[in-house]
Amino acid sequence: MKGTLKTIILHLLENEGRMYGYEISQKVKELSLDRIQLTEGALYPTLHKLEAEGWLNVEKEHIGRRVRKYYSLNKKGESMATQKIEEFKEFMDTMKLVLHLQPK
Amino acid sequence: MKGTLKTIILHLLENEGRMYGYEISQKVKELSLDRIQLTEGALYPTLHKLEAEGWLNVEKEHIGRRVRKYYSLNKKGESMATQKIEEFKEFMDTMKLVLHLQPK
DNA sequence: GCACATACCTAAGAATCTTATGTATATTGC
DNA sequence: GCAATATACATAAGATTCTTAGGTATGTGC
Repeated sequence: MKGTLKTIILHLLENEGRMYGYEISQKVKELSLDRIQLTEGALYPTLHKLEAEGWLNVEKEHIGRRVRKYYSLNKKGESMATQKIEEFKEFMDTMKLVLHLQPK
Repeated sequence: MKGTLKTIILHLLENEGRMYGYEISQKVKELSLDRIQLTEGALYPTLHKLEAEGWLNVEKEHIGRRVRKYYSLNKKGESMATQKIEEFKEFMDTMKLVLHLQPK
């Protein structure tokens, strides 16, 4: 995933408002046309890290007998989402220059 | 650099024919409009790895009293260069889908 | 009831990059 | 002439991020 996992998660939360881990992995699979299969070993530690960095709110909900953890962006998280997307766009533009790819 | 260093090196060698390490770092700086500053700690180990994987030819040349190591693609390296560029394009397309970016 | 999907989690190891350091020669500015 | 900078190679410690592999448990479809 080349270091873009945080960017993806922040963007999805910005777009959807509120998501839980498993839901994020399914959404990424769907949006990427099955090309990105998020592994749990990457997903959950990253969510915990984003939370620890103070960018996410977490709410636990009981669905039947199971606990589901819903994540959403707080204010800091919102500005981080915007920033990460901008950084990624700039990264793509730079790579196009270096790899001599036509902007299409 | 998000895992794109090999791709960049292979592409530059494909494009320029023959380059040495320091020259590669300067070319990347130039093409990226100073946005990518390749560090030697990343560059040289990667060159050695590409060589060990059997994708590069190496020729040593004496410039004054110094030794310069010129790298070029062999056949395997040429097909790897093409493949890596294709993979990167697909990666960008996938990211555009996931991040809801307009193809421009 | 058994397979599969849902839903969370962690830990070991691999890969890649940054930072720091080392060595040495060549060139440029004053 | 000499000091600073540029050229040119290299390695090693540590950080980050990801893969692989394992663990636990509930819910659903046939």
